[in-house]
Amino acid sequence: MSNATIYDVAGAAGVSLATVSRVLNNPEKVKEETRLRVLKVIKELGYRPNVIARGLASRKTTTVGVVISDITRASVAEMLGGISDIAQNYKYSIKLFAIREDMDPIDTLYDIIAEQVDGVLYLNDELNDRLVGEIKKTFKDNNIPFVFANVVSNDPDVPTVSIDYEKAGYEITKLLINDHRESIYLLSTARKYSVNDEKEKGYVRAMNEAGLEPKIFRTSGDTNVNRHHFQAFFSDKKIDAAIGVRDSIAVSFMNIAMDANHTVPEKLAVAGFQNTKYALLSRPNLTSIDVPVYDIGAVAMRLLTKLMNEKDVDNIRIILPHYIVKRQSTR
Amino acid sequence: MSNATIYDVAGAAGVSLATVSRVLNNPEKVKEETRLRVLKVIKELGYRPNVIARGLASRKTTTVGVVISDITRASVAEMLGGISDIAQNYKYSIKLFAIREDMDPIDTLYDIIAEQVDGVLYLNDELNDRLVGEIKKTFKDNNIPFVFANVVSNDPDVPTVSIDYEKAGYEITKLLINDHRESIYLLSTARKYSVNDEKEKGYVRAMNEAGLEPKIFRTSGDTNVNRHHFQAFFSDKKIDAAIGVRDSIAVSFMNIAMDANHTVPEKLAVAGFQNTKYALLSRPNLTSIDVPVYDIGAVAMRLLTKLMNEKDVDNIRIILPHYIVKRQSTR
DNA sequence: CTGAAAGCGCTTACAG
DNA sequence: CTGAAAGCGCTTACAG
Repeated sequence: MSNATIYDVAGAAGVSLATVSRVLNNPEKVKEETRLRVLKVIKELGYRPNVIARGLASRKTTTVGVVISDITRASVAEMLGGISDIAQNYKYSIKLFAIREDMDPIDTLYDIIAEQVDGVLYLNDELNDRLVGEIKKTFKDNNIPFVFANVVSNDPDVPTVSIDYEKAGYEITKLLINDHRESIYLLSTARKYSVNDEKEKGYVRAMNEAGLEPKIFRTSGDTNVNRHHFQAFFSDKKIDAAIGVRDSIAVSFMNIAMDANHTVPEKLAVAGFQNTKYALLSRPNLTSIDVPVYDIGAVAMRLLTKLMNEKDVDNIRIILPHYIVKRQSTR
Repeated sequence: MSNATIYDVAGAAGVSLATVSRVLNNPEKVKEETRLRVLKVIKELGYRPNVIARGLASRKTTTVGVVISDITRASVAEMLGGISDIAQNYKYSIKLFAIREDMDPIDTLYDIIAEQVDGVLYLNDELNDRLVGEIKKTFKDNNIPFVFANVVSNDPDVPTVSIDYEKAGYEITKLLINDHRESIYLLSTARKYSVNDEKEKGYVRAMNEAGLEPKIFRTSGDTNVNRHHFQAFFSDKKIDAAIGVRDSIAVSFMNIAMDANHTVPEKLAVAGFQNTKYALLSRPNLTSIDVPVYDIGAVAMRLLTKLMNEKDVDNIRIILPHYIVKRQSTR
């Protein structure tokens, strides 16, 4: 029942295999009577076309490659949820390619291309302009449609789906400034990449506008390492507000601050980015920028299907709306 | 450069395509001189075999299907990390199949089989015995190797990688009993499935042993719904300890308890399962059962590669060790 | 050690 | 509307 081939169906239905193929792919070209007969046999035999053979013959695999770095991050997983839901709607399968730090990102691309995917979704938000450029070139050279999800790029030729991180950084900083905070730190990552660069730009713009001195503190994404950094931090500085470029950074900072007897939000206001469950479960709840990660994934996948089907797409650079979720960690 | 085929390589190297194929798949059968020449051409042309064509000809796709339900759950994502790392070591690709509530799980299996994967990793831990049985039958009928990850089954014929959840449930309950807690609730899920059944069994065993009355409270996995349930809960009951079958349940319970002026751990001890970041970031930190999810994924993938290569596997039911991480939410 | 040929299970012009 | 045939890019017995 599972290993029925198109020949078996053709034989049982008394037609040629070409007709069976048409019933599946171009049903309007087959007389209804024939079509129904074939369909009946397909059902009886439990026939499902071998997608590998189909892929070879049609040069379309209805598979998209999804490139991720750290799947462990909640935002990545949720984006995958959006991608997966839309992919299912459009009958695409998903092949997952996890890129590790020790791998050459361009070399990996060639492996993905060898897998004959119809398109690629690139999720790594820790990219800089140079890498985005190289990746774009590789895809273009190989004529593979691609979309970057949650990546910021200035290249008008690169399909991206994202939010306006600069604006988000500006707004969250502004919220704290309006609450008369003056020594506002931005807790960013040690490693530099476009998305965080944008947040930083927005932060700096708001601070400058208010005549305040921007202070960016770079730390690791690792919760344990953070603890160490932040403790040193408190012995040094005056501070009445902090913005973490990720919720997890903000929450671990907030926890350590409270251990050091800073009251939140009275003496110290804290805010984060992404509005993950961390923000909801922390005490006090964390004010955060809601990034619609599920939607970014879903919209990116939808954009990719358009590009794969060569519909002319009017806008390949989509900015989704974000908003601030105000909670107890700020006033 | 990307669209070089095996014919191009054969032509440029002055050999037949069979030889090129051998260089790639059975290099020991090719004279060194020839092999080096072919390898050089492959490199020059940037040739990468079309995996689809290879899959059709060899009837091996070196792809495994990974079936998941809710990828959003941290444990699922981390398991995928382990799977992905090992898959890369063994040169397997991963196709992701997300099963939604509204889909027939068995019907989906046929779709996966049509994708010609060499094996399947089944991650949904919310399975009961009946479903596990049906899934097993379908795979066996179609001669597809499979492994269940983080699933509990009594069937000695079903390859599983998991921890001993019954024992874990017993141990965490025992920890609270030894702290002289008497009214210990287990906060479980409304929906019943094997993994949580095991936790419940262990909990009940420990309670009975101590002559205490087991009290199981069933709630939704949804954080918002939980709040509502738990609040009603407090107006009703006396309680001095609670165990959440997931950290997220335990943490949201703990937060709501503290809002209702229960002091943790003095008046109320709380513990969870999975030892996720929730446990680390909550205030107070949550005592939890550490489930080695990354390892479960990695070991499951390794077991699957053995089954796919038909090595005789001595043990297809692997139990990984777990341990209790004691933190501030208990004494 | 190497090549010619068949075949994997489909799709898709091309005829009719 | 339907069928015969070529072809997708490989692998793998089979000869030699």
